Amino acid sequence: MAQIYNHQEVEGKWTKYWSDHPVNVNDGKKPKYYCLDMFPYPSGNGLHVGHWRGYVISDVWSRYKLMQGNYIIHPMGWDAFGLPAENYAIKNGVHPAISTAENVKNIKRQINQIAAIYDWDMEVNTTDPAFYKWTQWIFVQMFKKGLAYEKEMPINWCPSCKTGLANEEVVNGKCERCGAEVTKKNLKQWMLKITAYADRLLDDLDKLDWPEKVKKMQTEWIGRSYGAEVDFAIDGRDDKITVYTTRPDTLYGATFMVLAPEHALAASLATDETKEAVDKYIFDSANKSNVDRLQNKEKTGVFTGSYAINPLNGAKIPIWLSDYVLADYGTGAIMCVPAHDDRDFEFAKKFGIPIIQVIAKDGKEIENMTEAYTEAAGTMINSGEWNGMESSKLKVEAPHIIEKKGLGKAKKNYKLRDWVFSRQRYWGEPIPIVHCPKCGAVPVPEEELPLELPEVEKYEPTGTGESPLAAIDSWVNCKCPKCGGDAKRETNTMPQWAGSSWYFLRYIDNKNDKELVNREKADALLPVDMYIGGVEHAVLHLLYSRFYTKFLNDIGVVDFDEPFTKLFNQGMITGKNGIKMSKSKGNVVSPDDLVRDYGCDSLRLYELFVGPPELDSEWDDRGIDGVTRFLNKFWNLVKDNKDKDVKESAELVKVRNQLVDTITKRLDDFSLNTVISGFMEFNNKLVKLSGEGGVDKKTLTTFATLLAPFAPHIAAEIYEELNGGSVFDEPWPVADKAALVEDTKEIAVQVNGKMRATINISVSASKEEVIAQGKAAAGKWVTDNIIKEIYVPGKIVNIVCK
RNA sequence: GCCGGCAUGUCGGAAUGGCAGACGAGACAGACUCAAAAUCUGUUGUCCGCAAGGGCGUGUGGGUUCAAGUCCCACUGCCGGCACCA
Repeated sequence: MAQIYNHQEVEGKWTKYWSDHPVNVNDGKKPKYYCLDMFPYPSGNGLHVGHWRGYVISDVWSRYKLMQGNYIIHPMGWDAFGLPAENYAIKNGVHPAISTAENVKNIKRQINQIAAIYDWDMEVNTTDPAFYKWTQWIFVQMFKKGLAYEKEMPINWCPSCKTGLANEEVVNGKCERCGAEVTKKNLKQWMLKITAYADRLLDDLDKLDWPEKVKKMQTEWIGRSYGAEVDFAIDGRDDKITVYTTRPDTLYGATFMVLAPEHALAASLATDETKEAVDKYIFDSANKSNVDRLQNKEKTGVFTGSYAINPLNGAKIPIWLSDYVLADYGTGAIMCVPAHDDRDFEFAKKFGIPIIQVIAKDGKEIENMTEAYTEAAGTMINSGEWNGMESSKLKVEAPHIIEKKGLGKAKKNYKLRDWVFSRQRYWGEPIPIVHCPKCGAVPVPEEELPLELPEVEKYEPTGTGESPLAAIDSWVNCKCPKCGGDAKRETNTMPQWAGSSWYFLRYIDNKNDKELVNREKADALLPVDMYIGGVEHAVLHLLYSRFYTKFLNDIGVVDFDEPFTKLFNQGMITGKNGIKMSKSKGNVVSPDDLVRDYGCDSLRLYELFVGPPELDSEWDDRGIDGVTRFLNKFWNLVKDNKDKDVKESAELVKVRNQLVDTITKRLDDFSLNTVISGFMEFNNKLVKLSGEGGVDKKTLTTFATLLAPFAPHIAAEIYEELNGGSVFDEPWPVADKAALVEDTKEIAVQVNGKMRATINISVSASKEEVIAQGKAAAGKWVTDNIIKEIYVPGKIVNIVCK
């Protein structure tokens, strides 16, 4: 009679056993395999089934690699600085360190329910002074290398979070965290010179086994372009304006110039007649919000009254101001070739500026141009000595020609901006800098790190651009480490990304108080072989960590310059109708009840079975019954057969090897949902064989071994019952290729491409034999007038006839 | 606007160019039961047909091929990224 597998009993037994007998041990001989999860923010809401899925995927992969003979580095930690804990403190007066510790405790309990092979000895927490000592240390090293610098400029400011933001944290003009509309604010900020690494960050993407989508997003974010800076003299003045262009080949076609309203020369170019209009335009632009500028793309502009001189042909072209030119990219000024640029075309049409074509598409000028011809393909015309040249070739050569003539220089540009690194909030790493009236910015001496976050009475952000830390006089006032004179501490804190940019290096040596990481350990155990997490960090965390790793490589801390060799982005688990799970939507599914009712193994399987791991999936509790039934059936199959002493038949050998082959292939392809369906399929097959004479012990053992990474408790229990010992000491099964060779195959017979019959045929049968049998099987569908006979060995026969 | 991805039963989904719908959920019917749950068995794309059998069918329209869910072209819808970067 069918028994019911008692998950609480079995899982309880193995949880206890594994806490005393860990399955993953470093014997110093096995090759290492570092499988990393993106560490969580310890939110007060706890984990939902979506978080669970990522951790299940990484644990399945870790256990698979373990059974293939590796020592697995599979750590977990806490990205615990950040706004929610601070906002909670503001509201309830609870110190963030206290609420954070509580949240960590709860989430750790939930994570332990997954039964992953995390090594908690490696645990890190970004808010632990022993950890952020090194976050600060890295900042000091960057400061020493000139990569951390202070600058006053208009930055992105979130009026709701009351803090400055990095470019990467502004999404469609809104704050990445809270969704409030981002404004500009002039502030003195600490910046990290990530642009110094732009080329390496871009070029090294080729080395990475990452999803193309993420590589592409980073490529576009860095946004490298090649072109030239060209100097234009201002008519009647001793001054010049430099523009940046990626199309110097079209220089003869420039009919006007546009400056960003914020350009340094903008106001001075106005004449007596234009002054009023120019000043108004500059004033209005300054008051336009980000979102206005994004949404309203109708071109506006004003003529300054001044003219620039085209350095190639001496043509006088009018200088305009328009906010479609960005002040902080290139030189903030552009030459405009309306014939060959969409935006310039629109502007010229609107303001009646002449359009001169300099590239002949298909050999001739376009008549009645209705849109710009933007491709660099065709022959140069109206371009003096360049006439007749191929535009695509000239585009590449022109920067060097211009440079040789002394009219400008070849130039690369990037969309990537330096990283705004200070935050005007409490709950972050203090920036370890002292401002001395005599010595300027002086780093806190390394032996004094960590510079601990002081206690504060009020956590509220001031909103003035100062951090709450500025209110603590006893902390702010200090002595200059260099000259000993009176000085003041930097009161800004670091962004949440600071700790997460390097945490993966610390796991393997998390108690070292002398170095960030011991170099020998780093050489032996790093970098990360497989990194698993959501795609939302594509241009944030994943870009910042690459930058940090390259810097740490440059200063000799580690010997590699890319942190994550392979990246896997799991899809999101959503609620009904693809709606993101959130507390406010009330559609959050907690794993806690499911673990209690169905067991850890069932939930693990269902998390994978719900859909392809890389795609988003809608959660539906009902489906979990299917995987639970499967585990029950397998459990009963074993109970029914273990004492029968069944001899392995040819059939069983075949099925067993097919099972190993199928599961391993699908696992290697990361097709985890079809691995589970494969288990079910083979289980059904074995249940049938069980009724026909039984299933041998070796086949059952192999099944349990393959199942172990997915459903570790039940697999361990069954393995122990069949053999004694631990399933995780078992090497990963390998299919016997010889056993997979079949002597007969089922072949589909088509007539004119339509399925008409199937035949069973010996694999050694000749083409003629197969076709003859196929014809016979297809019977009436085959006419006398046969045009073609196709046979794909082992697959299909197709008879084409009239 | 530009660049990607996706589109298959009632639902989640499966198919190196070679038997579409594996596996599972749900539903329906039956067995067991006083009854229910659980479990087990069967049916379950659609149309015609009593049946045997056959027609149609992977968002839409074309194409390549002996053969297309899969490749190519055009389009529609949904999702994601970028958004005046010259």
